[in-house]
Amino acid sequence: MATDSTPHANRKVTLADIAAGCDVSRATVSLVLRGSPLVNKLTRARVEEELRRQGYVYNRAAANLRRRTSSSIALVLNDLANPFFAEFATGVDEALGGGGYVTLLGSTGESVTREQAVLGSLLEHDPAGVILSPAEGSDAGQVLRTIGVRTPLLLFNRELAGKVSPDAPWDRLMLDNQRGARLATEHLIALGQKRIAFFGGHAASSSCQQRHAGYVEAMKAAGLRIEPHWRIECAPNRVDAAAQCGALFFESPAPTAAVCYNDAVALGLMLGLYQRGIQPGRDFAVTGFDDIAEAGLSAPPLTTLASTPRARGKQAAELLLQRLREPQAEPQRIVVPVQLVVRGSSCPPATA
Amino acid sequence: MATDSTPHANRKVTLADIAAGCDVSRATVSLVLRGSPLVNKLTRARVEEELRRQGYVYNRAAANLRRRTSSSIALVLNDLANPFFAEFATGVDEALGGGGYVTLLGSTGESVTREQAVLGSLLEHDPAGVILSPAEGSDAGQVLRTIGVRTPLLLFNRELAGKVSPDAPWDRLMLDNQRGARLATEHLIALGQKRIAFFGGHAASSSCQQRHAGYVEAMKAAGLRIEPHWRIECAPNRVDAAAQCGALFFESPAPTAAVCYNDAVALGLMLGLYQRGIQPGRDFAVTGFDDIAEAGLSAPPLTTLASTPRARGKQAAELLLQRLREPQAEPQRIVVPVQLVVRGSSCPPATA
DNA sequence: TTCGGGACTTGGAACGATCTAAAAATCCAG
DNA sequence: CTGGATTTTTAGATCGTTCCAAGTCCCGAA
Repeated sequence: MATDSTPHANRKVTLADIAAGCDVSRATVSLVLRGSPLVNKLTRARVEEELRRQGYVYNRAAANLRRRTSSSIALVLNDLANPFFAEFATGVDEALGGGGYVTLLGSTGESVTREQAVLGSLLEHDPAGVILSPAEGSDAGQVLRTIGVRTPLLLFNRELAGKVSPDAPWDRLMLDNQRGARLATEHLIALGQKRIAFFGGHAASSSCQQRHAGYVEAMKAAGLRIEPHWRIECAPNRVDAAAQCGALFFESPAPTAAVCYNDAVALGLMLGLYQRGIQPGRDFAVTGFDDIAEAGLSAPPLTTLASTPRARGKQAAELLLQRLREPQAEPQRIVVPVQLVVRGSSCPPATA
Repeated sequence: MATDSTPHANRKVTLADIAAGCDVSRATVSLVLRGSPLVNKLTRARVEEELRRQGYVYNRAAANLRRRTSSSIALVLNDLANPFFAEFATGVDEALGGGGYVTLLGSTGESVTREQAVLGSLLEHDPAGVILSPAEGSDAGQVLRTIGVRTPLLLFNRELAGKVSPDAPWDRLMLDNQRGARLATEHLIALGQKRIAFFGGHAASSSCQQRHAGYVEAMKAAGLRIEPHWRIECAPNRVDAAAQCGALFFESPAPTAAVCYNDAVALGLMLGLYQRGIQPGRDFAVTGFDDIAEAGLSAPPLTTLASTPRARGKQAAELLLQRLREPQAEPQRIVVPVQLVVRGSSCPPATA
């Protein structure tokens, strides 16, 4: 007893060790592990005791290999450091964990090259599916080629560039960007704003295009002019937004309000405005997009569009799990509505 | 040619398929894949062509099984939605990716129960190591029992509760909480503050204890009194902090400044102060801890302690990879200094 | 005493890679 | 040519699990 009760310190405990330890076959131990009703109560008890005694831990990789299954999902995000995506990831992980899956994380830092590398590396671990929020400029053909057709893909937040024939063979979960930006713009117009800029984001990104389209839609519907220099591009982060702030005022007529690409940009813009002695929420109206946690805590608090990223994460995970259950179902494209949250950063024009 | 150029649509391409496809053995294909110099140039070319043609993707799980290695690291965080940890995770993932590892993500939402479940589930995937920022109240014995002694553990940010004999057999990467809080307190004292509270966090958490100790240290060194009701506990998030704000003013003498457990708490407290008509940075001084991105953007911008979470993530990953290289080295305990960042939220007492 | 059949158990072949030791092919000097 | 050295390739076992088909045991019916 003393001999085998001290398993060799440098090897993991396996089924065979347990089997040897209580004198049954590996097959029986396997049945016990999986709670099969086939095995006798006494045997089960004996095996379970031995499992505990030796401190066995299941090797899911081996099981997955044999069963040709997978118990992981790859989650690839363009910017994990952005609180919006951090919340999203939390939601995904919670839901996946509930479904018995494990999250393989990859963040691409908005680089298409890294995205390819990360996808490639994660795919070698044979995930059951992929949730991807693509980097800006990420190409449909390329992504499809590295993911292959066998692994289901759920696209979040952005479309991929480039057409795929005949129809994108993946599911999509998108925010209603256009409607959201339209709501924000209409809200500013209702406050009496007339000279409204669209600030931030890159024109190449699909979500930016959609948000810009919503802005244009609202402006046109209200019969308002749009000056070309009211469209300022910048990277979707605070730093670049603050740096680009000045560009709004190079030419006249200068805008008195801005619909921003997202909250990060809006917060950066407000910072830039302060540095110019312009007080957002009084001298200049600003709206954001996403309603990240700090949106309610900035000064002034930010008027923005709420998209409840954690719930989106949960939803994304559930959509993918559903797809795994029914691989043959029609690809879905879900557009979730966003909600306007009015706070202090939107105001009537100062000179009105 | 036409027959085998269309691999069966429903099975993954394996080494054997490639071997069959170009009439060599599996062993040879394996050598090619791993860039062995043993294989003839022509054969290599032939195999590589076939790999491309069939769209082979490497199955790292199978390889890991055979080689008894692992190419993943588990990253378990108590609160991924907190931007501090999101940044940290980004740093970890970047560094791990560089080392050829993949990140298995798990977030515990500050629940010890979930932490156990998550750790258990991730360990079944046989990670080479674990990076853990434990949930509040997480117990050393329990964690050690589920992780086992074979898998190296790197502890970040918090110590585990309960003693382990003779010495904790894991590496630790900690912030210099005590010194940080002391610096913040000394800064307030230098501004002329005398009635300084310590606000937020749970007394059970090690980081909170350390920060509180730093505060006490500075107060004592300056010969200042500490009233018991100047120690307010709350959950380390904005919402609870805002709700607990009132507790500071139930008894006199009321404090005129507060050293907060972290930035989230400080931002919440500032929100609560506003709601009471008290303007932080003018009527009441506030400091935070972490220097999360929005600390510089709040109104007033937050005086806090910078810990550069992304760099910490990188460092954590590198420490763990180092440990994998030298499993027998002495356990390390690294305490990284934090830097005081003075911004607008700290001010002299209003009545001075 | 034999037989059918439930209730359990089990040996051995998978899964997709790697490793080892040895075979096969090639080369080259004598 | 031949024999040994060198280069290249390979069969088969192996990693830790699951699956399959077949085995054992025991009990009551024929």
